[in-house]
Amino acid sequence: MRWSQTFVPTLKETPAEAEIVSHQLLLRAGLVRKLSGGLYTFLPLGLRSLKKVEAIVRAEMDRAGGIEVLMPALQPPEIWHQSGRYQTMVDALYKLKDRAGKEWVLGPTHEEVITQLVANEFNSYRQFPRNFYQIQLKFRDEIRPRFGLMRAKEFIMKDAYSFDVSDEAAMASYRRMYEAYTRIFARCGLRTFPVEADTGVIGGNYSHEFMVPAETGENDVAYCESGKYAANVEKAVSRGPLLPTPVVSSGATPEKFPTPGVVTIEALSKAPYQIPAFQQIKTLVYRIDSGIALILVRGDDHLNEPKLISQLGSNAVRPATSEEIFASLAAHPGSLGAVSGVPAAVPVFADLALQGACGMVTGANEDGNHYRHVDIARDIRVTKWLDLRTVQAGEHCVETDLPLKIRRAIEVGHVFKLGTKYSEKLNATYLSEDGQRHPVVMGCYGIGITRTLQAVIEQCQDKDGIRWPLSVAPYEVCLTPLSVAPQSPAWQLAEQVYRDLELAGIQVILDDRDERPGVKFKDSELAGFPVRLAIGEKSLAKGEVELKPRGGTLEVVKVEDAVRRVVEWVTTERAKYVI
RNA sequence: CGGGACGUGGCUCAGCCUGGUAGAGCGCUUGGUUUGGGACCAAGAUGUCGCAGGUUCAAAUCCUGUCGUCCCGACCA
Repeated sequence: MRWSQTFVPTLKETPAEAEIVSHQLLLRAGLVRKLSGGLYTFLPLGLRSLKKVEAIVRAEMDRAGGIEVLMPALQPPEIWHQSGRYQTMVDALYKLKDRAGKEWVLGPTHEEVITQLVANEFNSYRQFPRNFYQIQLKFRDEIRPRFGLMRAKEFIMKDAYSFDVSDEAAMASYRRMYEAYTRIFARCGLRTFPVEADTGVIGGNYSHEFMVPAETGENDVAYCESGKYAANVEKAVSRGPLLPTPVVSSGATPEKFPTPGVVTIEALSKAPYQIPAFQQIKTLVYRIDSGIALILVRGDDHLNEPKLISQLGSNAVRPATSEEIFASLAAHPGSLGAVSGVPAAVPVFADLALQGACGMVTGANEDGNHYRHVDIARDIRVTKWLDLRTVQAGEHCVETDLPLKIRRAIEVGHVFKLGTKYSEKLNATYLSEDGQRHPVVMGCYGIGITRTLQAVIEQCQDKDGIRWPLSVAPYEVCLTPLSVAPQSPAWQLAEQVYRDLELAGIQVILDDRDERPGVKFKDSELAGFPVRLAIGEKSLAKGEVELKPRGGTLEVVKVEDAVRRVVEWVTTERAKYVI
């Protein structure tokens, strides 16, 4: 491709709208342009990289036994009602009406569609296992689209769904996808690590996320340096808080004391009260399926909402409003507690770290008052003990006892073992050998294609621009003649080299613009082509050209060796991404 | 949805506080000089200052509303 024949609108300055480096580079290197918040047009270079990521994903999915299909983006809401997710995913669903007034939804994901297909087309155990996948646009009504392609209203996703006749077979499918994912990201030149994950509204009981370590990520991951444990903090566990919960009772009974104006754990921990946070019980009020519930965690802990949701098996979980709280406890946030004044119908869920806690301080369910000398076993009616706390950095790993670290990461892939949640609801069943009907056991596997593309940029860049891994670079080689005058030796050689490289199957972009060398060099570095071959009059006079790998050292090459050397360089580099 | 910031030429931004005929750099056009790291000189074009109301003799500037963009938060009771 000739630079002048495509469209590469590079930007010298950083657009004000982009905060993180990968978003800035997407715009500066002329890969995408924004239509509106969370909606982007892919320009030629961006599209080429996108297609390369897709091709890698497709190749590995096919290799892992996937069958490619393409499902509708527009879907009837009925199947969403059937699966029950019309309720649980309402916030993320884009809905629209046709001229007859009938409602439709834009698919945020395709479990319902594929499960219905399997329900209709498959009947016998002989027809499994199957793994269907597609690369499709997804639509999600994001609360706040941000960071360019990272969290967008519309994005491209590879989603795959496995169907098996047994749990063991489903597990094998899951492992096959897990391995495929490892290969996919490696081939994209991305360093990722898998972590145990919460399953969220997708459902299921076993799940890993593939994470790209990055400060700009939207996930926190707890991990052990041994490599033996890593989990999303939404799911992570540890040996418990570093400061042990006091468990020796003084024998004293709960005593009310005035705390006017004190509504935070922090205020109680300061003068004149001086009650350390770990000796306090934090009382939270949630609205769950069955009504109001009290949640107790230690004062220095944070409730982990995903843990709460997954353990209650509750769909609609949210913090209670101030009014709801007052209606059921007759006190306002800041003075809440579970010692007294809790209606019998209100369940109390307490975090395991509070088991046996003694001498604790908690709200009295009376504004401006707290209790001290609270022994939880004696003084609080706990309905159920659950793991509800969020792991904190430094706590000990359950596998190795080493201190856990926490870092930010970008989620680029997610594999789930779904079980029979969808197959039961949408009637995807099969007849087994003994003539019995069983629900199909499912798994689902997603990769954010557009997000992966941006994650590559986030991970592969320097002060000059993008440093594409060869496997996903828009072009492998940037051919840079420093003169484009038709009769100049540099230009004539460039034309020749260009033809030869294309014939050799190298993806090359010829910078045929009549620009000064500085402009061409800067643009080629910004756009991040893996290697540049510069042809200038000065070195040409010595019979030489210059090979400059992006981020590497310059190599002087004899004119007659130029094509061979570039082919060799690219071939060597390509081999690094073959797995 | 709550909080904050910002909307001025294609891009980055100044001007707003203290109202008085809209600016700079980059980019663009033309001509010339340059030609190995985002050139230089000269001449030019490009704005209903996001939009709608209001205050005022006069609004980019003050007020109200609205739309858009970005950031933070949305468990810390």
